[in-house]
Amino acid sequence: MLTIGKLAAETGVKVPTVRYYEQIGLLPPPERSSGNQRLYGPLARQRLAFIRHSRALGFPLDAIRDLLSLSDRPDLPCSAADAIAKAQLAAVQARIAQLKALELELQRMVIQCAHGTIADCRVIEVLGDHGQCAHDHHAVAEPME
Amino acid sequence: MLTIGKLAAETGVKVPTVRYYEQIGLLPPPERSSGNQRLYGPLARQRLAFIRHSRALGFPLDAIRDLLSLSDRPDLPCSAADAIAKAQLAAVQARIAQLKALELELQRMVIQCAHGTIADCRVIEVLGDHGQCAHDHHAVAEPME
DNA sequence: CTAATGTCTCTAGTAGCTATAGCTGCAAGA
DNA sequence: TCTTGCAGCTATAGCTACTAGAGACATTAG
Repeated sequence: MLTIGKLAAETGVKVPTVRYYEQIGLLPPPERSSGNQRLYGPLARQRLAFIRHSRALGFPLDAIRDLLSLSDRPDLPCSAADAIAKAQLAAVQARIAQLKALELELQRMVIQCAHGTIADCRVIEVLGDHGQCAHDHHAVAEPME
Repeated sequence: MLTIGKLAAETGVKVPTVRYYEQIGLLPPPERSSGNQRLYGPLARQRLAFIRHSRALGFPLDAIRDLLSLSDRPDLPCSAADAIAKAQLAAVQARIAQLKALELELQRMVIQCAHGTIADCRVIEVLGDHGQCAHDHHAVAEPME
């Protein structure tokens, strides 16, 4: 049996994150030691590794919840799991396309900057006037890192 | 003078978002009508358009705050603005690279899926075992849409 | 035995909004 | 003039996926 710290170290998930996953019901409440500390067995380790890897691939927690309940029923057809993965792939591809448009526009801005004063800086100018853009990259929003 | 609704319609920013920008100090508090409603002039419209476009290019609000205060001082050299834009470009490029790795891995998973049962589904299997992956795409996290 | 580290619960904070509740302002039609 | 209905107001809470902190207890190394 592993304490939460050992489990976290083995799976590469941080300790508070493990507790968070338990809180939102992604991980079942584990056994407790006599001193009320969480104790995890190999099944929990496996489940947490699954979550960790899915998160690394960008799946949102809701999708992971679905994938986990699917993996608990090995006899079902895997079309549902396939659909979730395909949706995630499509989301990733859409995001890449969008970011490439942003990249182009940012490159244009940066390249045109003449390194003079703000008054004639292309960066500031272009930001203030969307008409100078090549594409309708509008519809973005989403944090960077 | 524009009411907040007109301003929002003209710039493509939602009404609550305009109020939010004011609240966090990105937009100055505007004049008010006799009935306490916000009234915006052309300068505010321009400033909001600047914010909108910067957001569309993925700049975080903190960076936009810096860019705005730079644009208020046209005599300064534009190297600071240039640096912010370059940092944003680098962030976008890093994110694209990361997402491309995810895309590859997801494609491998989806292609290998034999459309049988969950028990022998490659999607579920690969998610449970990171050793089957080609790359260390670990270090991701970030919502998709 | 003591000190250091690990773990416990609970709360609040992050980014960038969005949604809701319950109120008032204002313009147009009957 | 009345009323209907949309637009606007404030304030608070919610969203994702965590992360950070406080203050108390458990466990372990020396």
